[in-house]
Amino acid sequence: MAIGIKEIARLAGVSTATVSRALSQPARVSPETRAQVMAVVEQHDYRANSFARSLRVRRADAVLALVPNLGNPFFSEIIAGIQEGLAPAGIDLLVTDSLSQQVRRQSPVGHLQAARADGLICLDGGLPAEVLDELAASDVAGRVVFACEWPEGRHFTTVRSDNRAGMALAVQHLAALGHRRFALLTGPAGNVLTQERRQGAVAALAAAGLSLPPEAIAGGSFEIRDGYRAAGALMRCAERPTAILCASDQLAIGCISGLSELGIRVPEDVSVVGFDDIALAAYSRPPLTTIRQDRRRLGRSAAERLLDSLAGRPAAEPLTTLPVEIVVRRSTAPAPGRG
Amino acid sequence: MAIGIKEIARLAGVSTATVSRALSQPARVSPETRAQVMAVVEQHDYRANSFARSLRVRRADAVLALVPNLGNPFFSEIIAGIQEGLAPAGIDLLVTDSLSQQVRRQSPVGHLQAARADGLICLDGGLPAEVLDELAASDVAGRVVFACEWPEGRHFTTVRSDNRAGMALAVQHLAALGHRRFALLTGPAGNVLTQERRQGAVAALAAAGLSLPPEAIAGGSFEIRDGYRAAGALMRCAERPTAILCASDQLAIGCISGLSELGIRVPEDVSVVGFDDIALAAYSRPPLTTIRQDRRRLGRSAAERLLDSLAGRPAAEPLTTLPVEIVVRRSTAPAPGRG
DNA sequence: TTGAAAGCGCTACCAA
DNA sequence: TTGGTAGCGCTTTCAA
Repeated sequence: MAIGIKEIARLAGVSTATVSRALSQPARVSPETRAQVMAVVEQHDYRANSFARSLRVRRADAVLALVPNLGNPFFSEIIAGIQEGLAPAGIDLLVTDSLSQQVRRQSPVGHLQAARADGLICLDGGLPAEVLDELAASDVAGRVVFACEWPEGRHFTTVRSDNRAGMALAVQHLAALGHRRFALLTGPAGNVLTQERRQGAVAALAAAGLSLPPEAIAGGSFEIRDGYRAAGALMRCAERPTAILCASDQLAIGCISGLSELGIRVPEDVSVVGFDDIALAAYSRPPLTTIRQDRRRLGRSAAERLLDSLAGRPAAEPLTTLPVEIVVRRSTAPAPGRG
Repeated sequence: MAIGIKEIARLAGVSTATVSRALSQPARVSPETRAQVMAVVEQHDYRANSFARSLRVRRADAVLALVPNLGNPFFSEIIAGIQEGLAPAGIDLLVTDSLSQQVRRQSPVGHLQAARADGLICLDGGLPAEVLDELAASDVAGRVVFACEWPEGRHFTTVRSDNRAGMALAVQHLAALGHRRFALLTGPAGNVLTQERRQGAVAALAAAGLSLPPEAIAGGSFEIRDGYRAAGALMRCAERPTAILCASDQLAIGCISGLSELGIRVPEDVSVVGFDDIALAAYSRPPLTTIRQDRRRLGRSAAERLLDSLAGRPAAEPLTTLPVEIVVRRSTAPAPGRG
């Protein structure tokens, strides 16, 4: 068992109160006593038991991140950002998977109720209504922020990328290259990002006097595999598209892979634009034109917002929208016949 | 503030001891009392304060995962596996970045000392010697397991993939295709995986009567970028290799990208084999032949080993080596001139 | 089967 | 500036 404060106090010849103060409010202890205490502390490598401390101060100094799927590499950069935002404040990061939580029928609110975490950063916009109701309860709502995704029709503090603007950027780039027949590879049905990005695409298309026929919409997840599968469906359209907007880089890479199996060249025959700018995007063949969203910053902002909120300084505006930019690489080219 | 055990006891008309028992040892409470207590518990959605509990039972019910770089998607699958191994036992997962830890000069042992975590799963084999010494201390060593990477010359419990066998598989596959001139793209200098995989390659090459000239070794990290850069260097070898073994899929994808810039075709001119089998490997152009290591299982095993060890049943053998397999896709082909 | 009460290790109040 | 001490919320012994 590790050494305790009583033993440190005994060895330093002071009271436990003084040891505690020497550690957390050094200014309130005379320099000599402090030195004396610190010597013993360092000698024994003493660290205050965090549970006793948390119990007393009623603070966990930990935050829980609820991730839809921990195994999905898309989230790793966001998690790194969260950690980056938390670390300076000395706050620990707990992570859990909303899939496994649901299997075990545990609410993430349990962690807050058990005082195990001070706050919650939720990367899953698709939580069941019961859970959202719990999260919206007055004593909890101030301790949760959504990042990346968010639940619709609710009013949680949220940090997100400008998904609509991103799609608009993609449409404008493609339209400028002379493309007129567009297709869209969407994410999972019901996902907010799917909706935002679709609406962004439709609006930007309309602004360019273009439209998106229903048969030119495919997808159904953000995964590579679905991009691969959808490629075939899209190419069977009566009016074959020359430009494909994808709701994720994974979809785009899968789609290009599928197109290539069909003997269709990117970007000569068809242009493809991704979304996210994952690390591999620059090195896929061809290097992917995509919409970059700063996932690390997304995580960092979410952490900072949560910390502010926990410290009693909630932001005036519950919604933070981070800018995105288009990164033009080589998966897009002038529309065929307009080279 | 959340409701406490005293209030529940009062409302249920029993003592706090009975509430506690009803919750954690239901068999030791009469059915009527239990029902009575549970009714109040559910009505108020009561959850025992985890700190008070941990303080009393001297157990955190949490484990810390120390990851070299949380933002690296390679680790996400391992983390998912850890979580998967921990969840059935109701153990929480804390994550931290060894980079940021080092910047802040905090030892991960601090979490154990502060009783904040019961154990540590370390994915970083390159920790500084001081930290390793701390981890090797008798009261700590039984609570740490290394996964994926491990520190050399130490005797920690470790779960890893069979890196040497993996490279041997790659060499055998390529040799069978008639390749005689090999190159190797290695990971970071000093990394165990770099060494194991290099040794595996050299040994398997030797067994086939082949060797690896020093100029045919390049790399220096597991990152895509370095694969891309190394492609040029490798192609400048006097004896240009026809087969490139890569220590990671990222290196392989970067390398193929670099080769393609140079007008070198994969697999017609050069065959490339990766290592890991990341999700994108199957969809890169060309689909990557690679060595699959089961990262999720790696994480799960590590979690299970740690849990066993914490429960006082340490495994007899400190080293667990998981099998790997080769996945042949289309980045490898018969050596040129042997079609 | 149940309750009273000690005490886990710490912080913060109050008094000296 | 320092020490004594109550008490954070829970579990667990001991006795009834």
